[in-house]
Amino acid sequence: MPHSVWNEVSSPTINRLSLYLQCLRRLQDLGVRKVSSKELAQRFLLSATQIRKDLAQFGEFGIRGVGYDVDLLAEHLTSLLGLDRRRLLVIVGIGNLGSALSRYFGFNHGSFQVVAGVDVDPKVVGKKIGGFTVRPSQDLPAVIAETNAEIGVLTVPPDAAQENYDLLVKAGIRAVLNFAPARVRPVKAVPLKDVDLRIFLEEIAFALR
Amino acid sequence: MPHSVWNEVSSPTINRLSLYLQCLRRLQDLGVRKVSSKELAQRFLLSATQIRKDLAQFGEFGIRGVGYDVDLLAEHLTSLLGLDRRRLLVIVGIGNLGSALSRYFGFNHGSFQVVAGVDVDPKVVGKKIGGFTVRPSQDLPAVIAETNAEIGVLTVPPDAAQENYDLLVKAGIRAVLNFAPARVRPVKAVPLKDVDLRIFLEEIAFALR
DNA sequence: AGATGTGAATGAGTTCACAGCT
DNA sequence: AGCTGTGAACTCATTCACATCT
Repeated sequence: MPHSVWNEVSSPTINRLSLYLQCLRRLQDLGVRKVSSKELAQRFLLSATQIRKDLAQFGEFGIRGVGYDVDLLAEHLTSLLGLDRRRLLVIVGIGNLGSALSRYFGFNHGSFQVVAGVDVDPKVVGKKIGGFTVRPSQDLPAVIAETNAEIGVLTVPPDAAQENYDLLVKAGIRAVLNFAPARVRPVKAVPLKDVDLRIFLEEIAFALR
Repeated sequence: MPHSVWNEVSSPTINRLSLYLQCLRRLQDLGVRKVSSKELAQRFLLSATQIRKDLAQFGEFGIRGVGYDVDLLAEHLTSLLGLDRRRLLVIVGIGNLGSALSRYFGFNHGSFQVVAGVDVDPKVVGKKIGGFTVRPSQDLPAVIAETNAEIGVLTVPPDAAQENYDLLVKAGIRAVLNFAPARVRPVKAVPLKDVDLRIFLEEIAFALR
């Protein structure tokens, strides 16, 4: 059987894999060593068939009649998601959100580490946040070159989003997570993921309407 | 023609409506008064047919042969999304993320306002953040009763998520936005939206794998 | 017996193509 | 002439049902 890892995997599927991994880690903490798709589903409000279908894209990780080995599956998912090696992040824009994310990220079982932050505001430059000192935006290329950061996190005002994405690309970043509430025109070689927090709030507001 | 507003609207559609509104506001700032679905799409990297399909669920807002009146459509979308009246928020858990969100939200053209925050940690209780003073978690029911907050924002550690959701429900909250990386079993009357920031990071990591 | 892995069926969401209005 | 609004076609995602393996 093929299971060619380049079937192109959809974004909802990847997100669910992350979720499964989260659940498995919870089970590990509880000392559970074996789990069936049904148990997983019931315990964490998931769909058993979907779990199996999602996993099936990448191989056969289970034992028929038994279920999955928790540790083994967690390990598989970790490597599958690319979480088995550390990713370094730069935060661009150290406002409220930027500084909060600097502290919040970096606790994902060691997969992510914020190694740098830049800002245009001279009042912010020089501030120490978590493990780094904020540097001026014009140093961005140097900062990326020095740290080998792979992922840029955009937490700048909307008008500055495109411009800073472009700067990140030019400086050799490999992927960007955009928290600015603005559409950014991406370059195909540098994946861009938009995360507009206001949109989540508005979805909730809609439900109350 | 029906256009019954209770066709049940999908989450991706609602999210796109938010996006359209964001784009229209940008056009308003630029003084643009008329726009076609094609122009909107090109300018903001959207799909023209999808814009029309999405809007069609709620009525006929455009003029054939001409396009849409920017102000009028923005107004329609605002009321459609329920952003024409102010929603009050309580933040549960004033850690890094909680305090950042307290400051970050509340700037959505005045639609949202954070009116309170609670935390279990006595070192945090009493701190002033933006427009409120942090109160102890046990006061949650009183806080909600006093402020009439409708939306609860969960920024507590994963183990505390379910428990705090339940407390919010019992205290009469109408909807919950959950930032804790944990699955919460929702009550059907109180909509729950999960926003796990780590999952976005992991999706990006996957792209680099 | 019991759970996985998977083709087939269903359902949701998007795009096409054009009729209908201004 | 040009753009909206929309049924029909299509693509993508989820669920069902069962053959397959331990």
